[in-house]
Amino acid sequence: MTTAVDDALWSAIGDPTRRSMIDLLLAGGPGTATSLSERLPVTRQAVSKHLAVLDRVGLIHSAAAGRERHYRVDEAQLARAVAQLTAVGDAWDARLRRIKRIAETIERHRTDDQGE
Amino acid sequence: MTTAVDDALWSAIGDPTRRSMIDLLLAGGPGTATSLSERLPVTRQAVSKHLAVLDRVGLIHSAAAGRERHYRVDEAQLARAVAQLTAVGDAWDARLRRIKRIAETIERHRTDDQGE
DNA sequence: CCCTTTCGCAACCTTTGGTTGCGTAAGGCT
DNA sequence: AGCCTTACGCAACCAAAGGTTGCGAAAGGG
Repeated sequence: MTTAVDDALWSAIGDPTRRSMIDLLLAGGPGTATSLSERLPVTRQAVSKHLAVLDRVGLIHSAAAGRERHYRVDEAQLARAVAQLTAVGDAWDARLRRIKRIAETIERHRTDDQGE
Repeated sequence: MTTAVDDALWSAIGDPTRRSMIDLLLAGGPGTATSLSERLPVTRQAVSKHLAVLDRVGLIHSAAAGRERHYRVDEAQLARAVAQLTAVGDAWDARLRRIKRIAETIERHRTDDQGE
């Protein structure tokens, strides 16, 4: 019932800019802070801070390459994050279905009463 | 590919306290800021602010009842939010599977080369 | 060898999640 | 009726997070 998710992962992917960054890294392969910032509505420095956050929770890894620093998604960790998204979604979905079923039951009873 | 989700909904459910609040409202039915704060590690005022946020994006609705104010989840809107969670999860999942498949293909080729 | 590029660091601003404190309206109890 | 309690809303205040600008420094390319 209670989500019991890893809050660090959640808050990492909770930010819209960070989600976009993950999208970009997944679509275009490894990239740098500069290359990502060119496709995002924020500055390189902002992207750099987000990369640091994602790195801290293990969703991405970096490697120095000359004067550039390349970042790539950690697929296993992202898979864990996706699992948590799905878990919360499924939990709420189950609750919603239960509520809807109960509501329909009550409605049916009410209709029965009116019918008699 | 790009998630294109409603950012307002996402950031509303991105906060761990707000997710817990939704959990509590789903599990226990309508509640007040005070009743929720008793089961959360934050003060009533913090809960009240979160309720305002959730109300603004339409995830909950409130009704005055004497000196209390009752909040309940808007099921349709929560269903929309769940759909967006699922959409992002599915998109990333698809990407990850593609990456994994490509990696396996490369690995197979490399092994073939070594075998000859 | 110089010029460009890419980065990291620091200062600063604004928003957001959180707190405390206080005033007020609605209910319960003699 | 009158008091005490309870639930709430508003305001001030604080810390952390997302964002910006402005630097200095190191790696590459003419």
